[in-house]
Amino acid sequence: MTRPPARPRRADALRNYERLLAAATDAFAEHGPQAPLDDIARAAGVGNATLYRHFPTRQALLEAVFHDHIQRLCHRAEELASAPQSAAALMSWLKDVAAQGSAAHGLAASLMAAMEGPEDSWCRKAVSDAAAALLARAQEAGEIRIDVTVRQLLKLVNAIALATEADPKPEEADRLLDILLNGLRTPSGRRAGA
Amino acid sequence: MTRPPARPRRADALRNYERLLAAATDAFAEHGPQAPLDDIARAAGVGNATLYRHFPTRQALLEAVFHDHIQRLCHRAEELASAPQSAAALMSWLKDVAAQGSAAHGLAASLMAAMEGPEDSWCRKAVSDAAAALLARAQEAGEIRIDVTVRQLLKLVNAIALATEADPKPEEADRLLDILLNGLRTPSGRRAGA
DNA sequence: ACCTGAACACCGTTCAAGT
DNA sequence: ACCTGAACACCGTTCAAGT
Repeated sequence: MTRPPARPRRADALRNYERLLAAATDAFAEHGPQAPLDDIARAAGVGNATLYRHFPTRQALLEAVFHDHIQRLCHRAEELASAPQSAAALMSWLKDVAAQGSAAHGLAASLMAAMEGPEDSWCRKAVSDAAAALLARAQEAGEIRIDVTVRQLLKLVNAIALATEADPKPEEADRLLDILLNGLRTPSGRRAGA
Repeated sequence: MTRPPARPRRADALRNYERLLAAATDAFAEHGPQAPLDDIARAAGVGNATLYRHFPTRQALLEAVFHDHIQRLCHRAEELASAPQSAAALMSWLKDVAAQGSAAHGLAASLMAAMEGPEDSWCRKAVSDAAAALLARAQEAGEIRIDVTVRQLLKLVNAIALATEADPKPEEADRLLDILLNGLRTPSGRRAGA
């Protein structure tokens, strides 16, 4: 499995790594996921080739920047896995994903890319597994349509996050997500809380 | 209102314009909406600056290439405006949009960009108006949730088209769209055909 | 091992010169 | 008016030289 980026052991390399990550975090937050890599290297006070050494692709840098973010989402999914109402738990988690996705510039694009990319990406696997557990439970309880796959679900949520990323109103994303969630329910399970 | 690109009157200019359009159509179909503009100019047997003269931005070129496509969708909306079942008519049209969007590489991205862009873009106005008529009728009939806006609707459809553009299976897009459409219905209108 | 600046390649945009 | 190739700017990627 494609592992998350290994942190260097040598002191100076580790220092550069951390600086790059901090600079990239700022750059992505301010200029979106397509911020120039050269600018990030310069802001970190590091040669541009050093950036490329640590993070071979832009996607690798994005995943590193959002690593904690993604871990938090996965952790949240584990908590919700034992929540009493399975459908409500899934909905709640999806709202989290969408909210984070449209708040943190680049996260949604990053997740979408991971979902399209190689199946052995740690990022894709982590998020897929987290979502799969919640989805399966809600489907077994008969509350969510059985004909929905994890892949489709995550694609839809990320698509919404992407579509509303630029939007000034956060409630807009909520509205779109509500429509999606409403569509996911089985007719009989429709009355349960959102 | 931002007009669709005016065709040149002079013979040689018109010839170049047509060649560029044909080359761009091919290039977008083969390499997606980000095909290099230089390649398009070269394939058209024209200087790169000539391309830029006729189409100041990539978006302008994309909208020109998809002009007929978009017109056809709008025309289809007009036909459906008098169909007996208002909700079914809307659904049918949305399926058209999604199908075209995921089939013609760049259309979905183009429409999404238009939806984010200036309100006076002819492309945005044409598609918005077409969708608005169908949506309003279905909402007045009480079949579609009243709290959905044209903008949201088109964003969602385009988001789905974008999310499934790379996908080899067209039925995947249909499934996602079904979920969306299901979510759009009012509870009482749910039993009407898809 | 790791770092660096410079070189290279690519592509979009602009411009001076031509018809 | 319109066209053209070349120049320019930008950015990602690679490399030869340094520690």
